[in-house]
Amino acid sequence: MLIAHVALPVPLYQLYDYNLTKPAQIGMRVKVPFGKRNAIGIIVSIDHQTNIDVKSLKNITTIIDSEPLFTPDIWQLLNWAASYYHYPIGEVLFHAMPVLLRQGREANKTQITHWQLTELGVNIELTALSRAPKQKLLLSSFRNNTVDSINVSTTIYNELEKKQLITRVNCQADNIMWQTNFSANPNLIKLNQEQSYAIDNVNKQSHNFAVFLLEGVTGSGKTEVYLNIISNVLATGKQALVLVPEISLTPQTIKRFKERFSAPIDILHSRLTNQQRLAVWLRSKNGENAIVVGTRSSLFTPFKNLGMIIVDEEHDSSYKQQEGWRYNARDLAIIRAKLKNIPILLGSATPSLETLNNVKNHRYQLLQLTKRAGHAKPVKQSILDIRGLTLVAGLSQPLIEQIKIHLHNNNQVMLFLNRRGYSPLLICHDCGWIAECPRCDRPYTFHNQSQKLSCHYCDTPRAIPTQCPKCGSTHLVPIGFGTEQLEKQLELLFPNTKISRIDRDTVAKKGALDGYLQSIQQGGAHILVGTQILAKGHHFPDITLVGIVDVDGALFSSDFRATEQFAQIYTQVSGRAGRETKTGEVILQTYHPEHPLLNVLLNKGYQEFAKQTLKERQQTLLPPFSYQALIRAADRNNHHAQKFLQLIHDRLKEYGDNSLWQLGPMPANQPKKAGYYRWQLLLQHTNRQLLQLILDKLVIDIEKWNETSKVRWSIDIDPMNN
DNA sequence: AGCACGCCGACT
DNA sequence: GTCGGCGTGCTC
Repeated sequence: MLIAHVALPVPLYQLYDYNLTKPAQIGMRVKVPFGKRNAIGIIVSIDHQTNIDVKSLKNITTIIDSEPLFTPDIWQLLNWAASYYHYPIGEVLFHAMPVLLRQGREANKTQITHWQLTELGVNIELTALSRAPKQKLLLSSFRNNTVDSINVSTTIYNELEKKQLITRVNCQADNIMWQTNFSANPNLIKLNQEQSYAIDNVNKQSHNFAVFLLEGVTGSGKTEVYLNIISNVLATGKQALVLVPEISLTPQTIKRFKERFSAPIDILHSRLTNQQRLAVWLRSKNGENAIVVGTRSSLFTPFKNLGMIIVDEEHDSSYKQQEGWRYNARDLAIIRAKLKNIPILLGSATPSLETLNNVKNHRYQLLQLTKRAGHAKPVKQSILDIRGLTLVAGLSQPLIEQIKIHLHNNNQVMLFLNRRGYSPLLICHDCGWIAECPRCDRPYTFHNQSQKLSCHYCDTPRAIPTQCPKCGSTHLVPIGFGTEQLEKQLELLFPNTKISRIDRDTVAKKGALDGYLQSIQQGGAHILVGTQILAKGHHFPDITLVGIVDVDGALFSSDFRATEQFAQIYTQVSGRAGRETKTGEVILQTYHPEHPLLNVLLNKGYQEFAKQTLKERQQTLLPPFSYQALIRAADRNNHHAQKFLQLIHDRLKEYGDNSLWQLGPMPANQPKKAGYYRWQLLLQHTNRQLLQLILDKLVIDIEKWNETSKVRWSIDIDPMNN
């Protein structure tokens, strides 16, 4: 009797065994009885063995697929990832599927409607639709190839069809493969020497695994290099996958790709319906599209003949999934390229320190673009020493004056307040002394409700000092304000100026970002307040002043990655301010104008900053010179989670590996969320393989404990933002 | 994760 | 008297 070992979408590490009565293969989906319900699972292995009493085995109800669902490279990738991330295989496999396939839909072609402009639709004046704004929007996006980036209901499509402006086209042209009449539009701009060198180098290795870092400053023509490399891949009949950060899937990006190639391009953006997602998944698996562009989860798209992966803005933290299965799409993309034996290109103006370290160790090949196209003027950058100055929601008077001047000239101002990974500090207003925990050398977090200082690392509380131990001043101030408070204050200071706040809270609303961007692009005096979302990928030609409000929050954050992120954001905004005809200005407010890293960044640039920061990381044995895993636990009554992590801590000690560092258990970054008390235990090891082995063993132990069922727990491998 | 079982508080 | 709150336990 054959026995199938089936992975189910449940947070359990084990597989479930079923009698296999009909022929099936590994990787096929099946319907099985599971407890009182029916579930869909995937066959992970087939043999004659089972650890269960054979009498209690149930039969598989239905075999859904006629062939394995995933391509071999994805199958290997997911199995590897489940083991690397110590996440249940069933959850991993189901995460990588389109929703409809998770629900058991057959992996057959679904007929999706495809629309095309009619002759009337091409020629009619847009003003004819001035009374129907949605229809007008849809028609105009058909004309400039941006239909993918807008979100209108099907009724709007139907209205346009009634007016005979668009028509349904039959998508049965599948047999005519795109390869037969592939062409790429020629370069509009002549490539410079660096671009040609980069393209030639990647092309030379187009048939084997190789990792390239394309390091290019803003405006140096990275996209042009991507397009040329993709063109070469498509010319050999292979497909290309392009990963982009969440924020950069803008109409302009999409347009640029679509206009370049006479080949089908699929964009996986958040507005797609489940039907559309499945359609793209199938098209790509059947080799019917040439390029897939998408965010993090697009990495799991299967391809018939993948020839190349590009990860744009590889340093971007949105590649790291921050809930559930916490994978890093950039890292997994490299594994996928390796499994598929194809090249992968990482692009960034400000590469992550991990990637730069891999370049240094000759694991990745560096390709640089140093020349900026056009004639952008260099920005004026200045450090504003705010020691002793009065601040209004973090703004000093000199900065407010500068804002006034720029607004007066009808220019736009961007104020940048990066709250990510930033916990409030208690700082001496007169000398800049920071209250730090003597045991951890980390800043204390200021707790407003309890009026206490607390060390985020070792959880020791401390009373608030009344005097600065360094200069004796009694003027100790908690530094802690967000974009929201800043926005309110600006409304008071500039009652007649338009102010837009752009952060995760405001952007979460549907289409809000598009609205802001449009309003900003219309020009005129305008203040933008926001978090790092502001810095990414947008072109704001009228912004002439960038104010960085809380440099110190980044320089002294308890998150060791905060300075790196700050440097990346700073480099990006200063590369964008002004441009073209207007000179840009960047002002950095700080209590520490002599801070060495800050000065290195401003005077010598990101590369030198990165070099020095890497050196520091090496000395302190922080990643990438060590490897981390964060174990999280949460409960409802604030007893079990800490106890559970303490149990893990003690067990790990028994393992007796002296190179394993443990920090915690300590309260999580947000100690209470949605009624759950959250705790964490940070593990660090200088040897990745050994850490993996320790975790393998630990997971087996944890699963046996009864304490385990009393908490919600998870492992975060290579954690970020803690 | 689901889903059931089971034991204690306020309601038709 | 029940409805339903969520703690606990199990799923091949």
